Parts: sequence; C-alpha cells; structure tokens
Amino acid sequence: MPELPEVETIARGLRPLLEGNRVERADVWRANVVVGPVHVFTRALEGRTIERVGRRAKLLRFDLEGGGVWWTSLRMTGQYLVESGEAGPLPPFARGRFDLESGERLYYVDIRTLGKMGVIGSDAWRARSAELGPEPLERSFTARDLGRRLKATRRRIKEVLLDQRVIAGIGNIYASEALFRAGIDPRTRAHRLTRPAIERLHAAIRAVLKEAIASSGTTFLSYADATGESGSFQRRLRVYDRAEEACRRCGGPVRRIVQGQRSTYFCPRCQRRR
DNA sequence: AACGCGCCCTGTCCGC
DNA sequence: TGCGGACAGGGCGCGT
Repeated sequence: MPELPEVETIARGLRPLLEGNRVERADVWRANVVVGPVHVFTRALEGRTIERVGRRAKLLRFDLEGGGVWWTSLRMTGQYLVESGEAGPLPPFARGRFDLESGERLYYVDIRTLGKMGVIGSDAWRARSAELGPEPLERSFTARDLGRRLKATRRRIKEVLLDQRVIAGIGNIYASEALFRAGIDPRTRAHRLTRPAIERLHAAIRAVLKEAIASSGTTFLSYADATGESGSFQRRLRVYDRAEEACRRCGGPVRRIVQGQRSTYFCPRCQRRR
C-alpha cells in the first residue's frame, strides 16, 4: 500500500477515530513489528491519549498527549484496521490490537511483517524527521530546492527519488509515474538533469502525488482490504505495472527494467535523457 | 561520504 | 497437481 498518498489517505481516515481517543490496552504478538522490546512499547502506550494524527514521509505519526510519538512504518503490507461494536474473529494476519477508550479496536495487520512501529520522545522524533528530505507537497519545496539536491549526486534519478533523505514520501509507483510525466529517462544521472527537466520533474512529482491523494491512493493486491480505503489511482497509472502494454501517450510498448533490485517502468520513446 | 547490494517475511503467480 | 523461482507499493545495515 503505502507511499505518500496512501499514508496520507490512511492518516485522514484514522484521524476522526483516534484523535482524543485513549489506548486502554495494547497487545502485539509479533515482536519483529516493534522496535525494541514489545512490553516496553505496549507499556509506553497504555493509558495514553492520542492527541493528533499525522504523516511525515511514509510514516504515520500519532502524537501522544503529554509528549511522545507513536510512529508506524507500514512498509509493504502493513495496514491499520478499525473494528467497532462486538469483537469479531481476529482479522487474518493481525499482528497487534489496540483497545480504545471509545470501545473500538484498532488492529495492526501485516502479512509480511516488514512494518515497524515504536514510541519515541518528541525530541527523538524531531531528530528522525530532520534526517528526511523535504515534503514534496509543502509550499517551501521548490524546483530550485530539488535541483540543488539532485546536483549533489551522480546516482540515477529513479533511485534518487526513492531515497527518503533526498525527498520524502516517494516510492516505487510514484517515482516511475513522475518521471513519465516529466519525460525523463529513469536511468539519467541526477546531476546531469537540465534546468527545464528539473522544473518538469518538480511539477510532475507534485501533480501526481496530489492527484493520487484525490483518488485516495493506489490499491493493488487481491488479499486484504483496509479501513475501507481502497483507492482508485491504479486506474490512472500511466506506466507502473504496464510492461509491454501500449504507452498512453505514444502507443509504443512500456518497458520494465530493474534498478537497485526494484522494477522501473518507463516509455523509451517519451522519456529521454534530457 | 556516497553508493550498491543483501536481507527481513509471506504470499501469489508463472513456467515447467 | 506440484514445485521452484521471481516478484511484490520499503528501508536498514553492511561492505567497498
């Protein structure tokens, strides 16, 4: 699920339920989804009220009253699921349960258990956040800012877009999509991008992320369905997961290549080195 | 310092 | 039908 638009969608969905709600009891039965000892984590949560729900990069952020942040990195298959009313059977792949003062239950569900969560102090959170690149949808993120960051590396642009220290929140889907919209070959070395290309990329990143949020994100996978938030942006994808299919712009075949052990999709005709 | 790779874990899909 | 291998929206931690 989760790149910036999906995490933003999840945060918006959870906000009305969680803000002002208190965690009565926390249980996690898969230790590897928690950073540090599980009992330390659950003890840090129990009795605490969630003041604010937010997002930074692809991290969910639940601010606790009196200080501290409950953060979650959903990685590939992490989800939060809300259950109201009577407790039903345990959802498949549930790894943790959080009983709320309101009587509802929040389940953490994660098939591959690559997700991580923890509770850290506000200072530690700020320090962690400071290591991440700028939020691409904030006003302060300019083409000039992007250009400065891209000049500093010789790596290939697609891989740079995935580096959360350079720019926050972009993952494998939206990296390919933004590069297609900007007409840039994903194999181009970042420092070689021209001024106009950087400006097109800046605009493309913002446009694709905004449109994806407006569609509640991209939902793949047959198994599991989230908090009711299945997005629809998958219908608007132009290259991602479309290997050998016709490019929506020129009709030529979309290509799949591997960069940094991840798939990259692009149209060789529409995306040139500069 | 910057970069590239292996690996964490579980499920699905495809070819033989 | 069964089985092995590739692959999946992420990112840490290691070696060079």
